[in-house]
Amino acid sequence: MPISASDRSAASKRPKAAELVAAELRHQIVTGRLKPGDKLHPENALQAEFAISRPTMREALRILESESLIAISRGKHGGARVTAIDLSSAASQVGIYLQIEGTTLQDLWLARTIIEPPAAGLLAAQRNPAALAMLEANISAAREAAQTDLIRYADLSAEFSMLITRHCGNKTIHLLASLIYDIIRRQHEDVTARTSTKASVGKLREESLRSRQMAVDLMRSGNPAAVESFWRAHLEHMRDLVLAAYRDKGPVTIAVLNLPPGKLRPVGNVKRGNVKRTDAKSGKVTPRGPAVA
Amino acid sequence: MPISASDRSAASKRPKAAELVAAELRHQIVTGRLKPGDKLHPENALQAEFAISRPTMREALRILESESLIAISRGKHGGARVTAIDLSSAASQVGIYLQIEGTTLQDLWLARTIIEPPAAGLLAAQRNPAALAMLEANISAAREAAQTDLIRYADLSAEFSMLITRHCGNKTIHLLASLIYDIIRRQHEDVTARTSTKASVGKLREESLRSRQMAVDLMRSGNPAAVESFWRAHLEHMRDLVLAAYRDKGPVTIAVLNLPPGKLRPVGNVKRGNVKRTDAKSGKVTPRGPAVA
DNA sequence: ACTTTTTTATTATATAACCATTTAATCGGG
DNA sequence: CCCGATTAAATGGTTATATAATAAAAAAGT
Repeated sequence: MPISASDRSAASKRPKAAELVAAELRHQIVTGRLKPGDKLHPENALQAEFAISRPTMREALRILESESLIAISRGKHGGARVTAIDLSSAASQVGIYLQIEGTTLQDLWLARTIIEPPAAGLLAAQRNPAALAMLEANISAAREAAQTDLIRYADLSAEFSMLITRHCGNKTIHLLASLIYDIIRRQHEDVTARTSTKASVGKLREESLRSRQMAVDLMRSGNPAAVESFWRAHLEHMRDLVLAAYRDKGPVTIAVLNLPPGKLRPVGNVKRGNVKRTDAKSGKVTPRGPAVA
Repeated sequence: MPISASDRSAASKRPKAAELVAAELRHQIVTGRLKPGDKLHPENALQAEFAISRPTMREALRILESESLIAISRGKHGGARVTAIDLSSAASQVGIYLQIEGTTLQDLWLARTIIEPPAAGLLAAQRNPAALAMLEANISAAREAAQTDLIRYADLSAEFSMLITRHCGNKTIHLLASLIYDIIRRQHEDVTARTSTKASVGKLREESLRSRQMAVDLMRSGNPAAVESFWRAHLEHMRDLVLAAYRDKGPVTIAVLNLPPGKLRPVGNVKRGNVKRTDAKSGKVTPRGPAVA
């Protein structure tokens, strides 16, 4: 059950020029031949190097831009720059998949309670003093923010979990946890933007902070199994509380995609009026198939 | 520590037309307004609907195509069709990230041994007869293929793990496991394509098949904790064996990206030192920045 | 009548030439 | 010394035209 549909079969599909160019540049980026911050040649030069035309070159750049491998700016010394590595594109892709599959918030939280405790156990096993210090610092900052800046408190709470996975010693686990957490966070923002924030969660914050401190203490005492089970219990508790807030609405399917703000199709924006098709003689719109817009 | 670089700050970046159009179509796809198999209007019609020009429309289609949300074919009844949902794009993005981070095969396997056992435990907890039957059928087929078609045996072995996560009841876990497994598989193909296959792994296959049967038996007896720890031990054992084969080469950093075959740049590309621009009147060379090809 | 070949309409692929917009460096003048 | 207009260099976007591929329809051959 391979992931990709067109895996080994369906060869001989002539790859498109833009895809080829994008693949070549992508290869240079991931192999380190081009590093973050490096500036690519201007479009003119690139088209000459690859011997393709400008629209094709621009298609290739659009692809890489949509993967957030490059960022393009205009102006005199503008152009395409290789961006620092960034998970947003992967997170979007994963979110799209989960959304189409009708995944629920419950499902995401269950996955989190499966992944994060072993990471905490790994972290406890290594007893990295630097990592523990960062966790302590995070708790202190969060304790302070809990009474002044609740947005900052939420960010710090999120960062606490990310600190655990980041320093657990396994990059893959950290990546997967980040993907899950990013989607949970987006969903949470999306929901809280439309509903009034519930009060009387002050106790909850205190309880959560105590649990975090307890987890760090356990880590310092160096008992990975205890840390793992304690953190699992904590996460399951938090999960139940969070999901209870959504209970009345039933299973919440995630929705990660929000349309960019820029208004699309203010149609008659440019003077050229109704875009006349160059080849078709009828001005009709070809109403075949499901409507697309 | 949010995932995306440009998270809340850096607003007011004028989005490009192609991105907007792509976002609109993407939204229609993920919200089910356009379903897999649906045909989009031809380019002509789409540009008219969005009131943009052909190159811009094509940039938008390229973006969606690179996300494998649509597939474009030529010919009389060609055009863009919405594709069945597919994880290959997400897996590529994740692979790119891990590759840039210098992730090792060891790292991937450790993550697998963390995620898969809890999934086996979940599966045992529900005692879904249909799922158990599929696992049994897979074992039978693999036992047969082990003596006739080793490639098929490998595929079936991979599918066994995917069956576990697919039916464990959690879509997110299945997704994450699929991502890991896809990257491991690609890396394995990449390596085995260049090294001679080691013999005397017949015993290994037998042992692995016995373990799978044992796992299914445990699932049927309905002891999630036992299933989880048994499967963890099995995976750790297999992991050590697989990694031992790579031992001599030290930590293996993954490399997921292989260039598409189509020959690119059959022109005098290599003299990239002096790239002459097509429109600028000066024959100057733009020596700035790191070379790009 | 049925199969094979040819034609044709439709569609995407790609190129060329053009203008508009944005941005930073440069050059004057107060 | 600073500030503003100018200019150069880059991307953003459009129109127009030509080419290649492909499926369906038409024609031809048995």
